[in-house]
Amino acid sequence: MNWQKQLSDLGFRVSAPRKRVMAVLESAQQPLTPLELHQTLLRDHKAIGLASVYRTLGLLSALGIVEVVYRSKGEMGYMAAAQGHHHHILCQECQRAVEFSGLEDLSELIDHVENQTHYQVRDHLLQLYGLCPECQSKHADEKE
Amino acid sequence: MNWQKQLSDLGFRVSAPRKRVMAVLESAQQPLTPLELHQTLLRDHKAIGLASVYRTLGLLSALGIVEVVYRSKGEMGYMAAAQGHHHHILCQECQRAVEFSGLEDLSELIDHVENQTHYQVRDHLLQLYGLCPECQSKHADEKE
DNA sequence: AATCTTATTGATAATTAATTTCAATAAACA
DNA sequence: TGTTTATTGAAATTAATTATCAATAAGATT
Ligand SMILES: [Mn+2]
Ligand SMILES: [Mn+2]
Ligand SMILES: [Zn+2]
Ligand SMILES: [Zn+2]
Repeated sequence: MNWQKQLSDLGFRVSAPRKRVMAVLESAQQPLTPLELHQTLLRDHKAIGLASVYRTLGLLSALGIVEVVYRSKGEMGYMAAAQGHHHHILCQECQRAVEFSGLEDLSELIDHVENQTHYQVRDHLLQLYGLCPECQSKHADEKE
Repeated sequence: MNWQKQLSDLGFRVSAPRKRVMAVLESAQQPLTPLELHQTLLRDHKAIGLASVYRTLGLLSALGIVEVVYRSKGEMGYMAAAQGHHHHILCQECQRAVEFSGLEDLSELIDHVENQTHYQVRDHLLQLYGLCPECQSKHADEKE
């Protein structure tokens, strides 16, 4: 189900500002902060009110249509949410982020931690950081 | 090596405000925001300037003496850093957090993701969320 | 297609969080 | 005990987020 149908089925309107926010997120290669998203729309002559950027991100992330990704120094960025259980890996050099799938990913670890701590695990936050293929090449070049 | 020696070896001073910040973090059961930490010091008649709270957390986290933990709704809290490679599990009810050790924790997953995405993994962020033993009991009580 | 209803928007104000500035203070050391 | 200077506290500044409210437009109803 696409996000527009999802919105309207829940009684929310598919407004022009919401379309613009989703258009940016769907073509972005990296998580964007609300301010960056707003700047992008300005630059593309698709400006909307800054308050609407915050409102839209708030609504769409509450519905799971967009999701929060923590960037290297702790800033929260937003990305269009991919399908199914997944996590993100971010490039520390160019900030480009891609998803990787993860269903059975942590089950052993979780069992171990539940026994060790006696906490009951209900959710998790997992992100990987490193270098994307392109930035690996650049690093190799510099060392020649 | 304790944090005071670590600081002075690097030429930083072991000041009263820094001692107060560490005293709070070392006795806290949960990650605290800068504002919460400042409030705590106020309540205990150990007040220091708010700017000093920010400055101290900035310095000590840059040195690895304190560390950032993401709380449930995305706020960043600070905790005294434990020794060695570890992660945290947080209670979604009472916010209490404990460490669990993790050295070999993600090696398989990381191999898999490196092959799948061609990213080179250099770091990771992992936190678990759930219910601490005490809050599990309370939940069980309510359902009787 | 015109009209109605009301969710949503944009502009601005208000709030909250974080950083900067700088004279006064107090750690560390001789 | 005196000297040096990193650090502090208070206030000002900047940045980020939220609230307010009249104007607008999305979607439903004729
Ligand atoms: Mn997972
Ligand atoms: Mn680990
Ligand atoms: Zn890259
Ligand atoms: Zn608990």
